Amino acid sequence: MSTPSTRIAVAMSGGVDSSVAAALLVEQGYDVVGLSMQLYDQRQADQTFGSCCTLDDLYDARRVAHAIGFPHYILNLERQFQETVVANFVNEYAAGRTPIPCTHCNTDVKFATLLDRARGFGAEQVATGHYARLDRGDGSWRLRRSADPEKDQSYFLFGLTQEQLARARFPLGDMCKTDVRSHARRIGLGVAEKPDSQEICFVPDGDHAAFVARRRPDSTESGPIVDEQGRTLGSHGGVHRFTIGQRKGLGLSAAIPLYVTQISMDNRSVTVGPRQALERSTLTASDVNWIAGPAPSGPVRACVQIRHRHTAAPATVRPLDSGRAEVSFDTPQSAITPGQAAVFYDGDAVLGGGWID
RNA sequence: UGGGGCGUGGCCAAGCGGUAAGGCGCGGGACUUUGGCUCCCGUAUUCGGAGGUUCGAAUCCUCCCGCCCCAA
Repeated sequence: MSTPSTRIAVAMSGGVDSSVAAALLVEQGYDVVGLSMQLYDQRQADQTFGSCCTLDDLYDARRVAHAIGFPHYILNLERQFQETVVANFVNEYAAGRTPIPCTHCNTDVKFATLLDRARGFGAEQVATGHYARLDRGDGSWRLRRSADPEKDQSYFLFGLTQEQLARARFPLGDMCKTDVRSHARRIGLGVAEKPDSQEICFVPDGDHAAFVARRRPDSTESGPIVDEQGRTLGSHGGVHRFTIGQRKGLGLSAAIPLYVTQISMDNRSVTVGPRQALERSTLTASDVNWIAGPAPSGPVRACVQIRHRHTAAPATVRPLDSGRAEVSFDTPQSAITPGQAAVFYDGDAVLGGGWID
């Protein structure tokens, strides 16, 4: 176990959360080292950068470190970020699925490469500004929801392994966002009022379709928009522009709102239908990570969350072969989307999760 | 050139004498460490055109233009 004076690395994005996380650890007596990730080639036009880890954000992180008084280093993780997060993002959309870059960033960059690099700075542990809690269960680490239900980010962390959890720290897990901001104000951090990050950090203007099209021109191949009866209602400019449950941007006018109910790569068709047509009771997930230990031998009851900001719904989770699982909800859920994560909870503890097929 | 019906914003569509509903779409905002959803706000000084009746017309009358259907 770590004790004060232990060296710990803090992943600093330049925002309030990670800044306060670092401040809290310093206050607790830890030997803090701030690490920021450079994820894009900063020499290119500034317009191409998004809302996280920009040059300004790196400077903000540096300022906080100086103000509080601990060393701060910038790590170039551009290649890893491109190869894992960005590549996955683009390929998923091109395949008609809807990715969650944040989860991959956590599991493939922050708690992978960054964690390894931290060792080079003499730190065995990495803390982040995530709103989630971690505690030592009986023989394993338990990932739990944050005390602030509004800010909980455990959904994005379901992919972490026991090894990663053992070296992770989430100093903000017991705090509310308002507490974090007021703490930042109290100690005079310049980032106290900085807006929360939102949208995909590496997509400049939120136009992810254009971002995907630029890297995968093949994704813009057209296809038909059909209704539930198979009638063609129009055509579209690429499956990467759609996700299940989408209403806006179909370019169709109808008596009732129409939603994307299915995306088929066979003929690149996008099926639309009324809202009720989005309801499904079952899903299967792949690459399931049973975070607390081995997969259960049989069906387990759990509350399953199928997207960020979705209220986890009661279900039965049945482990299948090859790291897959089947989820049967007690009541139908709307817009179960391939590529999103299905995360299983037992109360506020994460049991595991996988990627929706 | 016999009969009937219809023309309202990008689309669909209410209104049938009292001063332009609503839905879709679109734009903006809120929400949000993913996308989507959701919510809020906005979106026709004007009803195919020209006259006329009326205190007042998209609504009544006349003519014209354009569509559609049935019969030839």
